[in-house]
Amino acid sequence: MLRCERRYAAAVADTRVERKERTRRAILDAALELCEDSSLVALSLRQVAKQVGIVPTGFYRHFESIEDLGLALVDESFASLRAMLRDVRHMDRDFAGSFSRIVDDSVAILVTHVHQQRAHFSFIARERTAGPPAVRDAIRHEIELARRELATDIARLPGTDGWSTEDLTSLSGLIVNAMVSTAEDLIVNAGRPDAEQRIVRDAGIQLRMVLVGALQWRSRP
Amino acid sequence: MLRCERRYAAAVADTRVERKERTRRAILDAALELCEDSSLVALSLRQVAKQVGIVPTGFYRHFESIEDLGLALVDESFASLRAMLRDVRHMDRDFAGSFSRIVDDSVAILVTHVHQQRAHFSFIARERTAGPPAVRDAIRHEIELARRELATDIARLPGTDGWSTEDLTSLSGLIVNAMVSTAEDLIVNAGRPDAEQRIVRDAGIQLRMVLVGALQWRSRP
DNA sequence: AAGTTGAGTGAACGAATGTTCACTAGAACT
DNA sequence: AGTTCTAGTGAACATTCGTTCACTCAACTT
Repeated sequence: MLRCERRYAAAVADTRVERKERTRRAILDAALELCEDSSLVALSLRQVAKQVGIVPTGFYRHFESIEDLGLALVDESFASLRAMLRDVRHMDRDFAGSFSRIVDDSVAILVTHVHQQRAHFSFIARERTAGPPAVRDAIRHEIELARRELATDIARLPGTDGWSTEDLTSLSGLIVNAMVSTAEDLIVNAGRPDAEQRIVRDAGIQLRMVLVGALQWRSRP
Repeated sequence: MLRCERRYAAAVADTRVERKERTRRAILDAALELCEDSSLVALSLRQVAKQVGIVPTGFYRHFESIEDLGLALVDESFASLRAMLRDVRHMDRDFAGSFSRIVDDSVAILVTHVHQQRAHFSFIARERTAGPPAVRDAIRHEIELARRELATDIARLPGTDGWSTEDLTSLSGLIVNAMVSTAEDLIVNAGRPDAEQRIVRDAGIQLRMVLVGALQWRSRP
């Protein structure tokens, strides 16, 4: 029965590499879905295989362990996150006028991306603290990169001339924290428009407050 | 062999309720330690029993499931967190003078408590996103309580007269986020004094920046 | 002193786990 | 057309898992 389904899939994508890529994707998607209500460390190779519709041993043709699969999911998830940051950055250039407008638009972009790639953002938030050690480290490293990137973005803005690098990374840490926390809230309250409205307003206030503090900031030695 | 150790323990604490409480504690400690490098959802009843030195079935005399144990650990961990908040609150009353002093002392208290109760703070940070659903919900609820409590504290401070409740909870959310994130950083980099110094400085800057923003803040309708 | 209670025991179970190995069948290459 | 390669198969393995049940024996109650 399952075999039949696969035969059909093969008919759609003839070439061998295409078929392999197809089941690889299916494994990644299955893992992403299955670990959503627990964690990677509680995910079994056999569960994934069953969900995909292959025999357990077939898993090894694509990944050598669950941890290996996890690292692939980290790459994928941070591709989504970087896509979001890119959107925010491009938006900033367009309306460099009103601060309030920038904040609202940034939050809106966050909401959109979290909705579109909920599984990826949920994966990052969860495995950042609970994943296998190698996965945790990979995620922490990626977040650190994003934070530094944001810091250099901020350094280019007017009014941050006298700032120390410490101040810059602290501010970007503050913003990244607020964003991560907002994303977590959005995920937990997915499908509840009233809660979402509250979260969005909250995120906007937080971001504005931080920016007000930053505009008044003067570095101390 | 293990039996001998237990006999000795029994000699120290004679009464039956004392003995029960003693192994209950041992179970809680063992669980706290074992799930530190994975998660509650990946923790097995038998691992815990082995670590404690009892037979697997003995577990059921104290908890009816791992999830039940998890809820007990939530209570315990948030007792530690509330103890910390109490310290911070009492400190504030003593030196109501310098803002910088308040910030530095608050961060110092955070560092002390995270060191003393590392396992508890680590547990909260980890299971908040990765634990069994019931545990996740319990933790989110407790954090929400702490956030509201902080909001009423802030409302009593001078300069927040015209603030809306939304502004108050947003600000306390900002502070709680910064504290949670700082605690996570401290835990990950435990035993590395150089990293710790950086984290403490960072947390101080973030808190000061947020407070500068808050002092300049005026509520909008 | 006799009887009750309950924390911990130990065997047993059915199910699920990761990993091995030899295999099949069909796409890809010569 | 014949050969190679490889994604997926299926049986088998040794562990580990949660849970059951009847049990012991020492601390309690009476």
